[in-house]
Amino acid sequence: MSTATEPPRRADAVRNRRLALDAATALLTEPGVSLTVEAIAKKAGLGAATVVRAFGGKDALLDTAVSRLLEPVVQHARDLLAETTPTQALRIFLRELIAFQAAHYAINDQLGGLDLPATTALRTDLVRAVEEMIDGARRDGAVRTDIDLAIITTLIGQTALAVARAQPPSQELADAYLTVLLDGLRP
Amino acid sequence: MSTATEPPRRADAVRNRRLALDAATALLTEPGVSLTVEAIAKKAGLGAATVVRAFGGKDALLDTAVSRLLEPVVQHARDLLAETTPTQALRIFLRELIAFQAAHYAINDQLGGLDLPATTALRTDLVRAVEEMIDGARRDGAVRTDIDLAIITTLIGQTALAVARAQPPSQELADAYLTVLLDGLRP
DNA sequence: TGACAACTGGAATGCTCATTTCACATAATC
DNA sequence: GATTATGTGAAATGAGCATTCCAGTTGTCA
Repeated sequence: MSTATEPPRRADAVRNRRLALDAATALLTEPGVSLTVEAIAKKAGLGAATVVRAFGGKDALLDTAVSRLLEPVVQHARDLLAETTPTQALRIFLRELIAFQAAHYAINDQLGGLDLPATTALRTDLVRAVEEMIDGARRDGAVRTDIDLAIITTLIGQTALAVARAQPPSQELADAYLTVLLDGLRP
Repeated sequence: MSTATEPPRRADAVRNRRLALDAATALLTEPGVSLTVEAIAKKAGLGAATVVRAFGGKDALLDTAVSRLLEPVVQHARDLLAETTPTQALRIFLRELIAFQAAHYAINDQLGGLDLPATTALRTDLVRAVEEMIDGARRDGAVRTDIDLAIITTLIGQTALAVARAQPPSQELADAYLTVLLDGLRP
């Protein structure tokens, strides 16, 4: 095994790690922020060096923060698939996905050039779940079959992203997107 | 009048101005470039200082470059409104808009924090033209009336942008977007 | 309580950029 | 062809940023 005997961490290091993560998460939901290490450090009440060290770099910190936010969303997608019909799951989940993106649009706005492996993996899981929903909804005759599956998931993902990009992201806009998208996806 | 008697420009300055503009325009259509002054200068075969001076700053240069690209698109929207029915104009123009965004997606990817007044003005003109199309298409019974006009234009704009953001922007994806969007917009 | 390894944060470093400077080059005008 | 205002670009400047250094602080454990 490669489980290195990790040296025990000091209590303040553990606490600061949590403070840094909380601050980064909070900033992800705030529009118009710069999402710099300095800003995260100030929000957390720490020095910039401490924030960087806590996770081994800015990328790793944000990867963790975004993953924490994304994980329950992915889990809910899986739960919906188990609990209800694919068509119903698709409808419910799309609404949730759009709301999520609208609430955390800094996720898409500020994370351009960063390397976020955990987040990428979760996104893949999410796409897979949505594909399953669409596949089932097609069998139920609720979604058109003349457009490639991968194209539809891209379309859904980009649409949710598009809502988040609008200034400001409004509920009315989100509802309109959802309506047009779902109507447009019918056979 | 405030037409200051502008001093005549030297021939090489005029030529370099054009070279800088051409280089910037060319880079706007290339995916994955950094769109730095250095990159534009290299493409133009000029020094960075010359590129900056030619338009009084990077922002002004890119504003001019993007405007040049956008202007015929806006003009075509107006022409379509004059030449054909709003419904037909909407269908034709949406296709063109999506193609344009797909071909020049650096426009949306790299111009985040810049101040581009001329481009913004053209975008407003474009939105106005699309609003007119939708308004007419509604009267023809071709577009649903249960969603606010401004919401629909935002939706269209963001959709075109969404296609451009896909990697890589494909014709298949563009067609799918157009199909779903138009079907979803029907009454 | 003392000793020491772990941790902290202000300052220094090292990048990427746009922009400015200035010694040199060159169009324009005679 | 000589003069001169205008233009050029390599190098300097400065701003914003993540990351690292290190002298000083603080948990931890005996």
